[in-house]
Amino acid sequence: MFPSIDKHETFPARELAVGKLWRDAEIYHKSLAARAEAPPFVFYEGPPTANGMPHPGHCLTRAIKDLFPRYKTMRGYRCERKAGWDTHGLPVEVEVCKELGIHSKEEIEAFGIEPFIQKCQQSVWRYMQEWRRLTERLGFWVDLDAAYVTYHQSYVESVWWSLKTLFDRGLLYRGHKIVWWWAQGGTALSAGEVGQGYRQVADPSVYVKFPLLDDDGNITDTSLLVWTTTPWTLPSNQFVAVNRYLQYITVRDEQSGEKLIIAGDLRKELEAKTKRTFISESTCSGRDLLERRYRPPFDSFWQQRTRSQWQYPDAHVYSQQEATSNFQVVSENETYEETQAIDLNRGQVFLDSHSPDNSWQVVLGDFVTTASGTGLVHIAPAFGEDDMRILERRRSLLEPDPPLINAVAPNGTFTDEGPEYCRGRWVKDCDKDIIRDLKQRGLLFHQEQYLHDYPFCWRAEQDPLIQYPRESWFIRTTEFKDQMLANNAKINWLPEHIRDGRFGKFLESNVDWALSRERYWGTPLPIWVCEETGQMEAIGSYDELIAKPQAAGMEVWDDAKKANPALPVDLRIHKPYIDAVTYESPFAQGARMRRVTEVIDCWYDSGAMPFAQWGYQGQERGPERDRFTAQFPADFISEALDQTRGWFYSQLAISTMLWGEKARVARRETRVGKTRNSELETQNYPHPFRNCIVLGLMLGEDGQKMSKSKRNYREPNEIFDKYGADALRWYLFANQPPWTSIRYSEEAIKDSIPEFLLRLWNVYSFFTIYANIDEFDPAQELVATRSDWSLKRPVQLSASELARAATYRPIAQRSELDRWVLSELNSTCATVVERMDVYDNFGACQAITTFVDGLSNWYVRRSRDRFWAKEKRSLDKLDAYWTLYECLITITKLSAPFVPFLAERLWQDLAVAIFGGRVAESVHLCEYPTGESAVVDRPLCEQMELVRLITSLGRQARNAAEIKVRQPLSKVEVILADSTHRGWLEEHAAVIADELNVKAVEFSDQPEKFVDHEVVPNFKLLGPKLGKLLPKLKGVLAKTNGSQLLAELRDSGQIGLEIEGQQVALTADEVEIRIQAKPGWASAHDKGVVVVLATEITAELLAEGLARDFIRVIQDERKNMGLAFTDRIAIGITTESAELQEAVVQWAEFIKKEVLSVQLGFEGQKVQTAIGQSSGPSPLEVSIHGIPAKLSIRRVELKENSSSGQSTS
RNA sequence: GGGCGCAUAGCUCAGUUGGUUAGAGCGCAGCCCUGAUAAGGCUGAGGUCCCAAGUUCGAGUCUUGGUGCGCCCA
Repeated sequence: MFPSIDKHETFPARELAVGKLWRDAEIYHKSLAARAEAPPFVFYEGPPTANGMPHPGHCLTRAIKDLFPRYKTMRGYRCERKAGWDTHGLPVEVEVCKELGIHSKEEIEAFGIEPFIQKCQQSVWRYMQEWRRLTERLGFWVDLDAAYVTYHQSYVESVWWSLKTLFDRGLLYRGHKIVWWWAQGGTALSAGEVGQGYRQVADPSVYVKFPLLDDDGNITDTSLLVWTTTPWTLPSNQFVAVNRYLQYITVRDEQSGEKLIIAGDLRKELEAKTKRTFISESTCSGRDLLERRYRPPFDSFWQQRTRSQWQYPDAHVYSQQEATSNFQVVSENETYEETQAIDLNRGQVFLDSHSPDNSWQVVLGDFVTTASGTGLVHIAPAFGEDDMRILERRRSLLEPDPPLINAVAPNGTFTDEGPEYCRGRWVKDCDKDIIRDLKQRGLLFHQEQYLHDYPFCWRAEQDPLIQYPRESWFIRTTEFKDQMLANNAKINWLPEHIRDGRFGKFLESNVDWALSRERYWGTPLPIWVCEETGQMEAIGSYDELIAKPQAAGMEVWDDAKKANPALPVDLRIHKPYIDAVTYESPFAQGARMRRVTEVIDCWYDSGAMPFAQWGYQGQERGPERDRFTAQFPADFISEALDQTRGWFYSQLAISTMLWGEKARVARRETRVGKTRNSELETQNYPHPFRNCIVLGLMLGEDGQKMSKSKRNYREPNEIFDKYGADALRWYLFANQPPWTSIRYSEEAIKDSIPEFLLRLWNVYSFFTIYANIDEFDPAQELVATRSDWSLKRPVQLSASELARAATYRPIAQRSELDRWVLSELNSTCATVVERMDVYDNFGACQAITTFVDGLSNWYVRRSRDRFWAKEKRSLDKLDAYWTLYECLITITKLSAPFVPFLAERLWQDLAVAIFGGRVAESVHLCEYPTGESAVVDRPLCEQMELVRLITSLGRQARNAAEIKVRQPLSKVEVILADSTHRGWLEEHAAVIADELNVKAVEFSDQPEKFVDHEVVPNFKLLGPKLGKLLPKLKGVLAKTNGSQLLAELRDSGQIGLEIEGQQVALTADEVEIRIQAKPGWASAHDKGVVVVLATEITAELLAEGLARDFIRVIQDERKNMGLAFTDRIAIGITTESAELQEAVVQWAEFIKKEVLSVQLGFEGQKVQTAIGQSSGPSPLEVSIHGIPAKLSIRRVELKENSSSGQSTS
């Protein structure tokens, strides 16, 4: 017996029980153990941070991350799922600061770095319980107990190893990063903080002349006209940028006669703005201006230009060949073009003593546009990211490096290198004086006000932020741009456009990775500096560090640990303990090596997880290496779109640098002087991940960003309690491709229950009810008939295993309905596998939904009377049971990765409950059904499709004619445009007749009576053949009598027409015959079918209709009375209508059979005496087909066989 | 300002390589069925496929431009 179903049990309650079963029986671990020898399917968990509450967006990522591993596991792969936690970084510090009520770094240091770090470490686990609960409740199978944690010593050391590797290859360097700087507070602000402080302000906008120099360094009569909104940056001017694609013109100002170079496109605008007239002198391209030298507007740096330390007699300039081999994109690249120009000018540049430092020249910048200004942009690398990037590029091309010109101190005031009247003053206050000065010296061409958004400090609203360079450590990722692009090109991105779109574009504009952070809670940058010489070493591990000569300072940790034994040992590799460790310098006698103070960007941590999760540190053998190589690269990862610049990038960048296909030695290697003969292996692209689903953003109920304060979403826990995890999962998987942004809607989640979960549950429920009544027990059928039925290995009830039961007949011998549903089942399996193999969960779900709909609304519906048949063990009935059982078992497995709880419950009830230990303990230990192509019968499916279409049209016609299905009719006429399936349909007319409640189905011999034929061209075939004649052909065909054309086609095999004087012959393939019902009939039509109802209702038909309505009324009442399906009743009826009386008498036996009535009494007004006590206090007043009647119904106890045999005679 | 994406029914969304009647679910209206049903089914109303131009015999689909929205970056 199958377990009976508790009607009041909810889906969430069932899920909780299933969750317990998984825990108790350790199913996840068993699913891995069962695949110990199987090929791996590698999954990487992108580590979330557990110091915030999980929200619905996390449900989506975690659901997708669960779906494919479950699927692949069932497909026979071993898919380990190691959890991970991202624990470092500013968000953690901010949380702790909130808790402490402090803000600034000064306050943190006053509080004490040591207790601060300890608080950070504790804060990391604040919401761990919530994360665990969500993960488990959602059914995300992941090994939380084996999670990697980014602050753990082994993880940090792994990161150190990779950084040391990069350092030794010369890929780590110190440089300047432009940050948004709060000068008054002396700290940099994060992007989020800056974003909060934008205000609209009016700033001066000035147009300044920069005189060009001739070859001898003398000022010429032509100036570059340069635009800026930050006059205070002019004293730090270093370059002027032009766009290489723009056209520039030299113009003469009619009034003053001075010559200016501006962008051609901006000439008119500038004339209007400055009310001047320009006379064109000549034009040139941006390229032609490249390397031209000019005199900057302020002198203090300019006067230093001949200082001896800035002269480099052995300067080396890269040749074109060298440059192109270093930068593989040969064409259309700024670097390439500048290299070329430098090369051409080589002699000139370096023989000219006036600009030995390579500043004050025209350079290229594609960010230069003609949207505003002059097309020539003032570049002060100290105060802009684009500007700094130009300096970096110049440095990569020229040796020695041009210095960074900066006349502003970190406190926001001018240094002594600023103009005299500015020294010591706040830069923004100097704008006016600078403008006045320029005007006096005749360099100011035009001045105006400019309204724009500018950021202010969110803590001190009066303080504008400035962009300012801070010393920072960089990874030379730009050296790997081509390799990263090549690696990226091989990744299977879903959606595809990420590869060349968002991610590809991001890679193409790659800049060196600013690695260091001047913060506290993070992986310490493992670089120790000689206090004497400034020379540096990278350290790969704690043991390596303390093994250094005369290493000291470890006692700081030891003391702390002694004082507080609860401190996790992982902290010893963090600030401040690690900073205390110093050792003897190998570079200078008696000097010490001390660690730099910075920690690193936590994105580097997460990007290192492919190896750091195993603590791999480049070992050539051993368990770490084995685990790493066995789980590299990942087959599958998935995160939301916001990770393109985050985890997706950090993983790809680190992996490419460490294991790129062509591990190119960095150009700067020799300069760093620390060449290491790298033995790193290279890996075929792509790595470290092959397939990546980029999820869309999840929005709240109102389509806006989810926000706690707006309360525009439900907490996941509420959803779980009300609808269940399966409902949420199905909603996420089945409603849209995962990369579209999803509106998280409670209603839509709720809807996934009736749409799929409940429909499947109802089919299951139907099956168990009748299987139990009929004592159909697949386990007994199998075991009883096959004594050799294997007990050695749990079986999975595949078709071939079921086939061993004596009563399981070969599919070919079963009814068409059975063959149809099994055909659909197997083709659905094939489709689902095909879709899932390309990571298309949406397509897979659609296929499953369609099948379950067909199973419920066609197979079960059409099969009901087979299950109600009197004979318990007739072949047909057993066929029906076996067929439905096989469908249920298969769909259970098929849906297991999607709705793991429901599937498990079905498996437990349909398989484990009756087979016990003979079957797999869990559905998730089963093989995934892939579909048996031999069972797929395409023609049969097409035919069934047509039957369903015809019945649908029949109902439509009934609806239009307002004749209920209950009322039998004499016949329908079916007219087919294409007679291919007619023969088959004639054989199966009974199904149609039954569905439509008609006595006969006829395939009309006189279609002309009911329909018009229309001949339409087959556009796909005729388009290429006829071209422009096609629309005319369409017109001609539409005007011609369809029946005639059809007759011609039938007789001669083709249709001959003349169009525009051309003879055209159309074959049967080249046209499509459509039919349309003629008006005046109760009919309905689709493209190729017309169904016509005979609407005449004879007395006989009417009587049957009355009887059927009578049955309906009684069935209603049975339900009202809460009777069991097998309960027998006695009925008494009172009516004055002779018509109804006659009908009931005539159809008495039929009625009794249909409603399981043992007695049907008729005694005028004295109903109750005829059948004894009635069900209700008084007879029921009813209306049967509009005729009033009174009814009494009473449940009858049967003496024997009361629980079986659901039919009476 | 730049990059990427999106725009189809009242709402949420599908829509294959371009093929001539653009679909589903929800909601609404009407009806049916009920011996699996927190049910299910049928039918209907509801569309300028954002706008414009182009390519083509043919465009929701391809191209270009525009508009609006979202995300990322500046």
